[in-house]
Amino acid sequence: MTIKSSTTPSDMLRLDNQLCFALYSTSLAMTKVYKPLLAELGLTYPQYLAMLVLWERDGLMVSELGQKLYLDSGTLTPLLKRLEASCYISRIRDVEDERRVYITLTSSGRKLKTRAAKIPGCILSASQCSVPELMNLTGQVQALRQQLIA
Amino acid sequence: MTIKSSTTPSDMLRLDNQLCFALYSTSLAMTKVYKPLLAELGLTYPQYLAMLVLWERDGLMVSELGQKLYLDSGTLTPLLKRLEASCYISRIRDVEDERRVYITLTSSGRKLKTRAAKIPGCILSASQCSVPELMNLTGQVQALRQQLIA
DNA sequence: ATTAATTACATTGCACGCAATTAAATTGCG
DNA sequence: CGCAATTTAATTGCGTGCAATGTAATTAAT
Repeated sequence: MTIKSSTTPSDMLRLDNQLCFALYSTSLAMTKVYKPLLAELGLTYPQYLAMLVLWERDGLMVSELGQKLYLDSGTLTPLLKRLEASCYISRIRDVEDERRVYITLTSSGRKLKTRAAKIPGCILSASQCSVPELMNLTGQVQALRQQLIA
Repeated sequence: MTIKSSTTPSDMLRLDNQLCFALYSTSLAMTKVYKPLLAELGLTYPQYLAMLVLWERDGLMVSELGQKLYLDSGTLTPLLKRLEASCYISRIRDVEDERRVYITLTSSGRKLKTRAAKIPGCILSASQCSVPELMNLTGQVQALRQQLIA
């Protein structure tokens, strides 16, 4: 039983009380659960996120991908070069506007979606949560993200 | 209005539906909010987490710090060397057991806690959430972490 | 007591994230 | 039209994360 709910400055600095650390450590823990599943597909976790976007909608510019993932070109350019080296995507510079690079799935990249289909179920199972619980938590965390970005 | 709540394989792979991405992107967004605040203290975000632990309890071994932060020596050794170079901590090898390295705050490192005291309030403000809301969310995310680690 | 196993930290190599800078192309404005 | 401002990627440099390996010290087993 908590006797007092007021929060002292010292309590505020306690690691266990910090939402930031909960998010940080849980995100890293999540990545570790994904790692062996993604290793079968030859993907890292951020590469998988990029593939998720492309499986939804192909032919995006690097900047559009960055907007969806909240990542910049400094992160994406080398990541996408690795995905290209893995033959999952093509990076094609626009002839109309040479600044733009369009990212397109290769047939190998498209096929990968089928093999990835089982992953969400594995994660769901590892989380030991119900789908409504996870959807609810996802919504709360997304709302927080939007507040932090604003 | 959602007409159908059943989840198709394709929906499962949608980025916006994924808790993992919500956690990932929100954790990164959180780090960006911290960055300018921590820059004033000469700390990176993971360094700040290490300092949070040490402000609670000084004189920990590297491995104990790692258990609290869920990080390994490959991450912590260089991070702690940088904190040592910043004169916030000392790394002292145990004479009893030469494998052990104890991490101790310097007086400069202890003093930093005072300056860090205002940070949680800034983050709270940026989150635009009530304390009970944040505590509730923290608890849910921590519970998820424990499931994923298990 | 010698060997084997374990523990604790350090090192190496790779892949992010991201700030800062650069470079090239396009747009807008006078 | 000419030129500055803007847009879009790429590059560089630094600090994580983490797997894999190395190394030294300690403990356990026989």
